[in-house]
Amino acid sequence: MKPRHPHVTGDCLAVSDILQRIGDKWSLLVVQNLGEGPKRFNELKHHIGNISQKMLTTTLRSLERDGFVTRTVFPTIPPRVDYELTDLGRELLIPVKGLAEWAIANAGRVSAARARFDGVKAAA
Amino acid sequence: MKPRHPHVTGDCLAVSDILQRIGDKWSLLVVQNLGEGPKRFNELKHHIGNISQKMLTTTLRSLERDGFVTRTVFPTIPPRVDYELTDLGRELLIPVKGLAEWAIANAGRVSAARARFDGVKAAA
DNA sequence: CGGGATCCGTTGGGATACTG
DNA sequence: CAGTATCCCAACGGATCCCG
Repeated sequence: MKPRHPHVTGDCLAVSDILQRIGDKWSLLVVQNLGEGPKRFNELKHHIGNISQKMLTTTLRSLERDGFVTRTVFPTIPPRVDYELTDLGRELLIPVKGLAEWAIANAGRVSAARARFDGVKAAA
Repeated sequence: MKPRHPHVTGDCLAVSDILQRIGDKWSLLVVQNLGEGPKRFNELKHHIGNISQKMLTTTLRSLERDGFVTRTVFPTIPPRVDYELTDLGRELLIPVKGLAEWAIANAGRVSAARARFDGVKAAA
């Protein structure tokens, strides 16, 4: 590997990768919910509200695979499964919160820009 | 990329929205490239390398709609179009960089977790 | 040169039904 | 309760052709 400038394209592939990973429809919501503490499957499902069971399962599996959450099964009847953030997951939450605050603070500017753009298009 | 509006409660709406917006396949790469300064269409296309013309156009339109980039047309022959980050776009780059640094620093831990997870699955 | 239009394979994600 | 399996539609994204 030859050394490259630190701020050039190669590195931002990892960023793009990570963003696409957590930028899907549900991952962030799940991680954010688990930020409050360990939760059970249906607890998450009910708290998020409109997520399908399939997507919750899929999302949790992906997060588990990438080392962001742990899955703990209690072999009881009825079964009980707890999901919890790993250290990696909690660390991820930090930069994500930075983006979160930006998003909350600037949501208005974005939707204003959107409305302006759509308005101009409609006027044509 | 595409406006989705799942009816969920809380501030994470905006965050999820923003993440899905810039978490698509190309937006971040484009914004990051434009972070170096204004660029022309084919200049961007060539720098990014493997993006199709359609996706570059689509991505730029979306970024323009959301107020992250400006599009300037010079009515010459042959035509020339410059794309440039707006203030909003440059501000977005700040929290994104936080995430970027995290991603670069922890890419190894993620892929290690991935390999471990897949290894366990394969061993079963 | 920049980009619209179209075709088409691939992926995301919801609904439903079934299982241990 | 916590999934798995299946079906199916809609959105994403690449390739190609065409136009000012």
